[in-house]
Amino acid sequence: MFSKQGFRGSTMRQLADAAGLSVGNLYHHFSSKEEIFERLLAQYWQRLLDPDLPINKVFARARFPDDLEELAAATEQVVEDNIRYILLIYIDVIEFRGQHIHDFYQDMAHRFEEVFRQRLEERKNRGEIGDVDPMTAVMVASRWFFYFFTVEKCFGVPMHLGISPKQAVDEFIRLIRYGLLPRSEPTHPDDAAGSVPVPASALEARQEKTKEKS
Amino acid sequence: MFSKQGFRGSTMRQLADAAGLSVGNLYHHFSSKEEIFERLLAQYWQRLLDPDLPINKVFARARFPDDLEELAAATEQVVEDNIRYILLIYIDVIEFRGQHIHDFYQDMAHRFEEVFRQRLEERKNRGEIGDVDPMTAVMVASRWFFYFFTVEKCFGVPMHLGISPKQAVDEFIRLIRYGLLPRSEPTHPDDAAGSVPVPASALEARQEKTKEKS
DNA sequence: GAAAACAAAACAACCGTTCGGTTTTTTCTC
DNA sequence: GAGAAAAAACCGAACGGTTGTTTTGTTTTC
Repeated sequence: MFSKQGFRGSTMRQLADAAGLSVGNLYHHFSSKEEIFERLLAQYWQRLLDPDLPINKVFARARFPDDLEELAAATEQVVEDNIRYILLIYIDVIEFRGQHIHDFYQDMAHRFEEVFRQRLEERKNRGEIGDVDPMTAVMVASRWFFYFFTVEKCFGVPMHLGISPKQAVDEFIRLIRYGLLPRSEPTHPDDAAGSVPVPASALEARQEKTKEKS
Repeated sequence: MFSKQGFRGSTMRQLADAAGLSVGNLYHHFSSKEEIFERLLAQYWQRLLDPDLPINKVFARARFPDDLEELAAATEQVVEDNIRYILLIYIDVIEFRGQHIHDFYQDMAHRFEEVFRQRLEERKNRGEIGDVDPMTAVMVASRWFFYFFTVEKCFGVPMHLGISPKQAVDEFIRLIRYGLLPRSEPTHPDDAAGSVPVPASALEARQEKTKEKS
């Protein structure tokens, strides 16, 4: 109810009705309306920290960036399964000035450190990673997946980049793996297009879509 | 007031007081509370579409991905200058199910198409861009900058990636330009670190920070 | 002198919370 | 294991205050 009407937009009477309780009884279980909200946020936290959650298994394996596809899929599922909880975050930002979520964001960077720092430094030293900071990369990628699916599924704006989620995710993964700049020397201008294992399929698909519209 | 208390959390009496008007007069100028909200969103739209806005000049030049630093700086300024307007977006998501922002998100992809498609295709054909779709890349980069600064400045969670905004932006730019995977063949493990023009400065800075804490 | 701008009171509905009381469940005693 | 006592669960009315909006009227502007 909060996720659909906001905190102040939801009334104790509505909450009581939806729960099949009386208002008086609701106050027997919760000391105030705000406590209900806080308990819901706490529930969400607990869900996110569950070690059995697929996304946490992906993190625990720390195979980044090899398992970016798995990370994307696991993130999509987390967002899908927690649409209403995720919206509480934005309620907190708006109606409580983000006071409830502040700690979580602070913790996030630390937890990424613990899980990924050592492993990624090893890979970097082994020359398996280029001239970028892999710690930033893993946070950027994780957060991007999360935000992308949040806009798609929670904000009610599917296809907000103009392409399918699968296409967007695939292109994003390719982007952060290989980068925008060409890997081979920019040689003969005509040669570049067909010389790569994966041609610009996304580009072509987009062209067709544009043509249909015009 | 909406951006700090939400829509339903702000009352017509508060709005009237803040505006130095009476409630009756406020209803003379606006037919309802929701119309005030809609007008504010419309104001924000208009601001964003102003051709003189630095970010729109960056877009108009369409130099992506050469001008990523300018894009980041211009985006930071847009967010900084529109903190309260941006929060209205999230109010719309929560309290109006995103009905007011839906159209804008739809338009966004189209506008990117118009500005960037031709130019980026040319560059791609000239071999100046690698095996990724530059159209997706420009949208990913733009949206990432915007979201990053929104969390930093609007959600009240500065340094939410554990590093300074400048560091985060620089690393992100390097990431999408060069990609995570090494550009030269993964040769002698010890050789890789020092063989590049820009050493892993961000990585080292982060290490120091971690040491301080422990 | 008409139109726009403004103000204050009034309206009906609703808000979060409390209170007095009843019903159900649990716990303890024998 | 029956029965009393304590605890927890539950209900609906009531309280004081606030809500968005309307009404009625006055003042200012053109």
